[in-house]
Parts: sequence; C-alpha cells; structure tokens
Amino acid sequence: MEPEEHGLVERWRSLLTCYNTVACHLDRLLQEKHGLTMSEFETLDRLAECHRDNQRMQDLAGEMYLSQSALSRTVGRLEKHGLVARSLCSSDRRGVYVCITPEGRARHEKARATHRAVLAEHLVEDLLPTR
Amino acid sequence: MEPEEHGLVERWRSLLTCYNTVACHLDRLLQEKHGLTMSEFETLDRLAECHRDNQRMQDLAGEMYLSQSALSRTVGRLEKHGLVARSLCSSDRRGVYVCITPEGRARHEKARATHRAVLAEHLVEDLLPTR
DNA sequence: GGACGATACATGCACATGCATTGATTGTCC
DNA sequence: GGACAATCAATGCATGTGCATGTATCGTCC
Repeated sequence: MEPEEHGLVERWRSLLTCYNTVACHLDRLLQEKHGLTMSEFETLDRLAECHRDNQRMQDLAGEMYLSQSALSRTVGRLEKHGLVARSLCSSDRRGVYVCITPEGRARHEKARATHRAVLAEHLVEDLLPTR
Repeated sequence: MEPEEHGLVERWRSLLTCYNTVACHLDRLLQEKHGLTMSEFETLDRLAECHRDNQRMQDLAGEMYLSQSALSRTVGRLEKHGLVARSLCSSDRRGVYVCITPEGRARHEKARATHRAVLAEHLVEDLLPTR
C-alpha cells in the first residue's frame, strides 16, 4: 500500500470512529433526555437559527446532510409532535414552508445543552489534517 | 452562543457533512460495482490486513466502529456470500473466529480500488482542527 | 462441584434511511 | 392554449442498525 494511500485510509478510519462515537452518544442522550433523534435535533437546530419563518424544505435539505426523503420524514415526525409546522408556499405551490413552533423552540432550547455537552466531551479526538 | 461553543458546532457540522458525503458515495459505488455494503467492505478490509486466520469477533468489533450486533450481522451476510468463514474458537467456546476466504480476498482486492478512489476524491474537505 | 454473575455471540423487534416512484405544480416551447 | 420536461415533496419498499434479550460458556467463590 502506497504511503499516501495509507494516510488517506487512516484519515477515513479516524473520521469513521469519531463520527460514530459522537453520533452514538448524541442519539442515545437526546433520545433519552428529550425524545429527539439526532436528525430531529439537527433539523430543529437549523430552524431555530433561521429567523425567517418561511424556510423551505429544499433549502433546509441543502444546508444539511439529510437526503430529501429523510428530511421529509424527519419534518413529518417533528410536526406530529407539534415541534414544527408546515404550511403551503404561496409563490410556488409545489413547495412547503417549515417553521419551528414555540413548543419546538422550548424543546430545542433544553436539548441544546445536552447536544453541546456531548460535543464538548466526545468531539475531541484529533482528526488528522487533510494533508 | 459562546464563540468556543460555536466553533464546536461548526466542527461537528463539517464532520457530519464530510462523513455523509464520503459514506454515501462509498455505499453507492461499492454496492453498484462490487455488491458490498460499506460495513461489509470495512470488515473485509480489516480481515485482509490481519495475517492470522483466527481473528475473533470481539477483537474485530474493537478495532472498528461497528456495534456488536451490527458486526454479527455483517459477518453473517459476508459468510452467506462465501467471503468469510466462521469457525468455533477452541480455547473459548463462546467465541467465534472469522477469517477471509480466497473468494473474499479477491472481492476485496477489486473493491479496494473503488474504495481508495472515492476517498481520494471526496475526503478532501478541510476538517477544522481540534482546537 | 454447585451456584452465580460476567462475557461472547445471535436474534426479535422497532425504526430511520436510501432508492425509486408518484402526484402535483411550474415553466417553456411550439 | 396545449404538450412536455423539470422540479418539489411525499411515500412504498427493502435494508441496515441499535436496543434489549436469549442462549451458551466461562470464571470465581463458597
């Protein structure tokens, strides 16, 4: 195995390990303490940041790692629990606006502490630099 | 949001994006060209490196990101396709030895090129350093 | 040596995801 | 204006995963 290739694989493995460690802890703690999936939290996190209340699905998907179908279902779940609201987009009726509800904002506020704590604790492994 | 906390979140998001980009491409290409899951490939990759033929499940799980149950099923799938073989561990009859078969080695050899190419192409985003 | 907690692996179940497709709406080209 | 490709979002289906549990074996303490 060439040295350069080896470094690449090393970086990938460390990325895998780091990601899984953090994601696993996040998923478990967020679920346990706040009844949220990691994807649900990340979605809320984006919606809480956005101060317009007319975020569109595709824009949301664009700035996240979630696929279109995953986002659709995640928002569906959040809506079912009253944490976000969907509304029709008037300018383009194929589109859907999503916005966070007061209840969603409250839930997010609480969960954020957990989220940040997990990051602080587990996002510490040194990722090998790109080159 | 405190600046330090912000950096943490930024790093996490970039990790998420990077991981998902690479994982998504890997999964798709490995499946399409070699009929392998990412987890299956990573498992083969470890087994191909190990030059003893008596790798134990728990050791394998230890050096990977896979959970115990995920590994059990991944190895199950690999075995079903004849790419690895399980055998009983004589010293501790609770344990199971896993080793790669010649067929598995051949498959891994081919798939490795795809794997390395995807890494080279997509594992290039600069991950923000730890501190 | 018998009992009991710990460990190794497999598996039932619930669930989140990706892919492919569908249904609805838009924009364009004639 | 009508036809048609493109786009947006939702959904059926298959699948991989985690959690909890089950089964077998090990090690220890009495």
